[in-house]
Amino acid sequence: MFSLRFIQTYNAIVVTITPSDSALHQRRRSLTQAELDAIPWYCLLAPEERQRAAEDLKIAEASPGDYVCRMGRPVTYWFGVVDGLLKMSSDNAQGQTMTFTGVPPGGWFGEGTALKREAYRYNIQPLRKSMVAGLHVDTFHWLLDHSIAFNRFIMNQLNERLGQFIAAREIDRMTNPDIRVARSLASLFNPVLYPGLGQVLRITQQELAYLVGLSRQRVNEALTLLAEQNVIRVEYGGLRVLDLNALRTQIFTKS
DNA sequence: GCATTAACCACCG
DNA sequence: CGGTGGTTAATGC
Repeated sequence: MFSLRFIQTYNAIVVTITPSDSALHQRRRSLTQAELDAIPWYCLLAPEERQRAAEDLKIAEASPGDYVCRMGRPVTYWFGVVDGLLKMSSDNAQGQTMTFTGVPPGGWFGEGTALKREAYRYNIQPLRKSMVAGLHVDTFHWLLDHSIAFNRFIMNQLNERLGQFIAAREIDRMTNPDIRVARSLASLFNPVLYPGLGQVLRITQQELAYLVGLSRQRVNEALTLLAEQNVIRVEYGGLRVLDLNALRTQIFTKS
């Protein structure tokens, strides 16, 4: 388990290994230059800040069933998705899981928790095998103290996410599944939160169903409708957005 | 009526 | 071969 590994290394806390931990043999490692260059905030930093960030940044593979971070655990890292797809969710007292949003490649999250140095308030789990980068919370704060550009990035990110969550509330109050799928897709293609994603997103219809909270069959029906309207194109193992604005605003009706 | 689950099969990589 | 997509039938609210 990704988060446990980090805790073990940095705080020397002995953690009992649960069965799912053994499935994750991959070592965390430093990032390649190409991976560093793909990080949206990295290129904003001054040379000495870059160096410090690069020295601290680590990357590891996470699989479905693993927890990248877990509700209630103390914050250790600020996380970013290098490849794959994660979901943000929480569990209520009845044990039901509620999924809030997906995090596609290029997305960084947990800054709110990192800022306050408190416990994670959500679970983050991969929907498929994913590569997740982590910046230690101390380095995160060091960057906040030294780089105006980094502060601006974080501010921008928080602001954008606020808009995203308000949109998510709207989505939840929509009863129409076609619009729910459209709006959820639009938020995954947010160019501020997930830059460099392009027009294609690798996501299976099953994964999308988990995120939206519908059955795969109903998601498939909605995607077919959206494709008929030339708003998206359905591709094998993913989809391409043709008209992001329509996804965000349009009302779709069956013909 | 509408969405969900279960099941089936063709196709892709 | 396993995973994914498109479809249908039965079931439930």
